Amino acid sequence: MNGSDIHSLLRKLDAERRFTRDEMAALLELPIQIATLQPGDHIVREGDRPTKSCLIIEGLVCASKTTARGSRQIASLYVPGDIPDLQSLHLEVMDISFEAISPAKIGFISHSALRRICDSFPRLASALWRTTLVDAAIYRDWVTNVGQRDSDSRLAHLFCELTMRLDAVGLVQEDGYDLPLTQTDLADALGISVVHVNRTLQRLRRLGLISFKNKRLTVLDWPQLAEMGDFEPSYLHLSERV
Amino acid sequence: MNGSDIHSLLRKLDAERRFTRDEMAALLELPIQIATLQPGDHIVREGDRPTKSCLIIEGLVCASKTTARGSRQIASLYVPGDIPDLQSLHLEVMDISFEAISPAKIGFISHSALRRICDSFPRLASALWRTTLVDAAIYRDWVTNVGQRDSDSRLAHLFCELTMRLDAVGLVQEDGYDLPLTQTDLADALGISVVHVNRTLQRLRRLGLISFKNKRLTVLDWPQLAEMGDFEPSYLHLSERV
DNA sequence: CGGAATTTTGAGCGGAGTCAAACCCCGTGG
DNA sequence: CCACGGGGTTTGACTCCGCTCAAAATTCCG
Repeated sequence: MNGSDIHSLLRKLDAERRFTRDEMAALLELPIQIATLQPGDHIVREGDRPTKSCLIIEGLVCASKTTARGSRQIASLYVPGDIPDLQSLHLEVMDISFEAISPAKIGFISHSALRRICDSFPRLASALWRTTLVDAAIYRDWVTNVGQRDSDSRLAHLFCELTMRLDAVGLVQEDGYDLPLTQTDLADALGISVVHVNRTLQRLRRLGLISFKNKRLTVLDWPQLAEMGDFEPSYLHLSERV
Repeated sequence: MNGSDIHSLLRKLDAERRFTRDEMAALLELPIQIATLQPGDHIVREGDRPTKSCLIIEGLVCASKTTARGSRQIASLYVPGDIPDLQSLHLEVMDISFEAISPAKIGFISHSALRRICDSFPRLASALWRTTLVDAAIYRDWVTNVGQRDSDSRLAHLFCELTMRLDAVGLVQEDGYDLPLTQTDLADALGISVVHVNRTLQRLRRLGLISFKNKRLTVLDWPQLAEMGDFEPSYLHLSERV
């Protein structure tokens, strides 16, 4: 694994604790197998028994479930630096699918290699465990978002979350950032219909909170957007070190 | 920690891997501090920085979040044998509250003791990590439940989940089981109003799928209930050993 | 027995869904 | 270079699930 691919992962894992030289070396020596994906390509599907996990290097990935009626719910989105399916390290069969939302570049790391560094370096194991706990905190937050808020608030909340997470890995510029989500994707993430996503977007635009055009989002009024989305970012556990 | 308190925890952790004598001993020697709770009592609140986690010995506990508008979303329910707030072992500040739904008996275990056994026994660490991943799978499932299903299906799904989880720890009898949830609790778990929970319950009763009276639930027609709830239990990761 | 919590019922409203069509953008190929 | 096609976005009209606001009925419990 080369330094640039792993850069955002390191940033994330290392945020809390400072790793030793050996720990760093072990991470950098992880064998990693790069793949590129197109939108809709699956990384793993419900029912699979994967033998590797993947690190997102570029692009957006989602965790999705399909109901009997055929509708899709996106349970979470993953950004570069995330390891979305680390759970498969300890849970044999997948209960959810992971698929690329945008063109993506990912790196597969075998479970055996991950187990090896977890056994040798308990602090790395803890750091990886921690990332899965942050993922869980995000799922919980999504339950609240989908369960309690009206559509305006829901969409605002999601935009706030993505802005903070992408900002944390340096992917937000002054004038906005690329957010390669279709309105259908948003609908599946928010549990509302596409038609309603469209109308909700128009409302947020009319209020001057955001602009969202050509898959590029600009937050025009962060305080208002956070207010509307009832956004309280502690669940992202981004900088507990202070 | 005595054998009976820890019984259901052991069952859960040990389901996958068979522990060694030393590992067992380490678990049984964990210092544990018993507490009893009344409905509504908080174990920890959003913003807290706990120094211990808790094992549920008896009763029901929920993870809940309160929105700015004051509404409460329950993100998950926990049954005896669960360690709901194990996340605090690695995430310093709580992003969610845990509170007793029914009278409950819980056992606190200090983080330092947990860290000690995780460092000494990597397989115990993995087993604990695994339980947090199952919790995460349940959160994800709840996102889907709240996001995609209508109220009948949602309630049916929740009843199916609770039936399986309680059955897994031996708390389901032939003629039903105690499920100490008020309709308000159900409303907060499902993201629908109390009034609507009431009407939904009546519909499920009228269809002969369940009876629910005096906080006791009987599943009268499991196949139909599972069908209506679009229930596919793999996400509970209950018996992967087979 | 009395008060509080919980469950149930009724009436009316509105947010969000569905269905359908139009529009737009963009890449492809004739 | 333009016609074609397909995915994505937008609009309109109508419907309905689930919400709110009350109030009544019932159960729980000290």
